[in-house]
Amino acid sequence: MVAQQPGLDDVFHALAHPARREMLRQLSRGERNLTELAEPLDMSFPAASKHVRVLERARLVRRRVEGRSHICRIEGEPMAKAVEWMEAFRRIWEPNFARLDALLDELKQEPETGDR
Amino acid sequence: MVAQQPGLDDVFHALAHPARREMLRQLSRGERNLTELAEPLDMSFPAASKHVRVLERARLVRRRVEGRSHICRIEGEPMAKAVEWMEAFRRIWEPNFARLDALLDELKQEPETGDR
DNA sequence: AAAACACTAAACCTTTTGGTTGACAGTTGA
DNA sequence: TCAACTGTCAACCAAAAGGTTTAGTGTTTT
Repeated sequence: MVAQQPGLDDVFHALAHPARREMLRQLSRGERNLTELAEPLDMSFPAASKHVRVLERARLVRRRVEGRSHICRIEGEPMAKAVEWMEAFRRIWEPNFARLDALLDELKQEPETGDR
Repeated sequence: MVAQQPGLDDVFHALAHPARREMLRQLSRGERNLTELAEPLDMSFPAASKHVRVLERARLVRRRVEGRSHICRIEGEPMAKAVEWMEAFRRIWEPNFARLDALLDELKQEPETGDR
């Protein structure tokens, strides 16, 4: 028994590059087009475009085309699945787990933040 | 601003391969030596050994040598850190987040499972 | 002492990743 | 219309990932 969800491969791989995590951070503030995602990234535009496709392959990001602009938004489910997988190890890092749990409670209280 | 914790690169990369996730699953049940970790993995022993080193580089696994046997155990902190990073996106996948939260509550009740 | 065991190291290979540049295509604003 | 804008595609490259086999080191068992 070695094969698990093949989706996890793509999700974790997508999260493993700082440029892609930075893109997700931007997208957590609201929708962005490719130019906006690429701008802070110290690499060529085509390189950034490839990173977006990696995020799409992992289904962490969805894209819609609006005129000449390709607008991206986060899709939450795959990341939630990944977190669920990681939770299986709670017995090992129980102290940290408790800390995370407290963090979750704290965050739940916060008011909703609107789109930019 | 592109650079974040470099540790996350290694952790997510380590999690991106099914063989390494399978190893972690084994280790969540208790300590294992390399032979035990490699056994269910349909690859050569040296290949499996390399995967263990990837887990060590990410500090997800620690190793101690006991005679001719190298015994591995999970180290929880890096995975907790990774989960914390992912929680930053809760606003996006709030429905799934609620589901996760319920899961956490449920798991907290369960009795502790001992080592094998 | 010798064999079996647990593991590392090195050499090698193929595929994937992550980046570049240059050319092109569709859309929009002047 | 035409230039600027937004993005893709293809060709190319270097480095990393993931695997193999063969050989070697140290430990334990018989």
